[in-house]
Amino acid sequence: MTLEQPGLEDACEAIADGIEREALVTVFGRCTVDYEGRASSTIEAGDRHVMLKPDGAALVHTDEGQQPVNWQPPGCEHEVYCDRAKGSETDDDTDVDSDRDANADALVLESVRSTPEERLRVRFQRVLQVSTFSGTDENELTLSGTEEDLRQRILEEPALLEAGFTPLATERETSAGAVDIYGTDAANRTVVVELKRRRVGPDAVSQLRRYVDALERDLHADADVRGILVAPSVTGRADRLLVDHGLEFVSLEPTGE
Amino acid sequence: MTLEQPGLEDACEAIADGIEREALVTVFGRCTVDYEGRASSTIEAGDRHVMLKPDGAALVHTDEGQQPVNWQPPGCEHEVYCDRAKGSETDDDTDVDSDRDANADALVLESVRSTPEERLRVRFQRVLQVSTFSGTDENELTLSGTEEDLRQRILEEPALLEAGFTPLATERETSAGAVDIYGTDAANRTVVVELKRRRVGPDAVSQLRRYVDALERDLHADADVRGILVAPSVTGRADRLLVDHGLEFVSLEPTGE
DNA sequence: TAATCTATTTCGGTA
DNA sequence: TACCGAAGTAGATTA
Repeated sequence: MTLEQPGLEDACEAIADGIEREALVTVFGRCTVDYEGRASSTIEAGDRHVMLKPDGAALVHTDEGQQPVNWQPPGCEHEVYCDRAKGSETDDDTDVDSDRDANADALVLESVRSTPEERLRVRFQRVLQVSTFSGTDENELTLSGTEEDLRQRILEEPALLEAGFTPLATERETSAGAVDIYGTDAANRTVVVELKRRRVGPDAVSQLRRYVDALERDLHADADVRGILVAPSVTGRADRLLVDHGLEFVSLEPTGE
Repeated sequence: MTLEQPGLEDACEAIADGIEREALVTVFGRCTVDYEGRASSTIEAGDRHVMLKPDGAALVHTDEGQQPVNWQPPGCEHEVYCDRAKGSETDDDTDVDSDRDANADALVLESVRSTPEERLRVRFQRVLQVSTFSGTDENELTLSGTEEDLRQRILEEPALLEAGFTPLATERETSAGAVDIYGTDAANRTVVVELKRRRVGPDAVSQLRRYVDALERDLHADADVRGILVAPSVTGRADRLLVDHGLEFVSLEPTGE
């Protein structure tokens, strides 16, 4: 269902109907956007594409960028209404510019949620298109090349890490959090493995260091714990950090070949 | 410009025209999606909303979630064409199901880029709507409540950190990276401040630790360096890490009151 | 609900 | 271009 160049009142009705029917609703037109919540933001008038999803998500897209300029996560309540600007609060119609929208100065979309309390408000002064879409989408995405794939690769062929490595557990809990792979080497020393699907920086090294520290403390044994970072590659600074902290690196990609 | 329930050939033409005109193009219909690049993914047929932006970004949205199920970043080249399924490669038209799209079994959108090499392909078996939007959007977002606001707050009133604190530099370079705020305390000891706009976990503590370590080494003085984490709050594990590493915490929000 | 960590993170800044 | 860190990160998982 699509309206082109609708009056604000008609647009309002179509949007309200779409929200009611749990459709995916899109609105394109000239609008301002205000956000208040975890932070706060405003943007002055421009032509933008707004999408309201039945799960409560809201997206405001400009013609640039992969990310929306404003948004609201799933779980919001969407609301739509027509509004009069200040100074035209009376009912008598002195506005001669418009015929069917004599009383509406703006179409407002609001998406609100709590925890955290936040609100997105889109105020349209002109609507060029309203559409509502009802469809079915049963299928889910299958994705490969993830960190999970890298883990499977090592579990199936532990020698990829090093000869004699024996995985004992995944997601093993320590006082610093869960370790990706926990095992022993050929000399029966404890090994902590941290996996990253792509080239890593200093943060991943620090993360591995936290796990090694925690495990050495948890085991309260004086036997040292080896920490091995597994990733396709490391940055220069990360490499230096690895050396400083006595950690090791094995180059491996999530998918073979 | 909007087409409802167009034939695949007409849809193709409208989309090609929209891309050519540097418009924002949306397509809603039943499609499969394949991605190959940094990772790889497929999703079987479903009704989805596809947006092609003139800057090269592509977004595939289902009716759920804030994030697109598939996407491509800005900088891609968009391409659109009609395709025949395997087994109907001949030119003679034996397909009686469709009238105007006798030769087209699918409408394909491809968005490709290099560095890294990756490709998104959306194959529509049915198109319910095609729209192209041309608008203007001159204005930019103004955002407050960021880490930068927190920094300004402290620079304007250093006593918020602690009495006697004197900021000397922001973004001061160390061998481990740039420190948010660098200064001295009332006793003239070096102070490293790491800022976070929201509640922090262990990663922020490790980050601060890297800077303190680096600075102690860079200054090659035996005088110790104080590290202060500034954020609204810390998690329990982060708090323990702070203590373990001899670091301090000051509770402060990006915006006052 | 809170905490933790991954992500095809994206995005901006800088060397 | 690579590196580094912020983000209203979102999303998934687990306690």
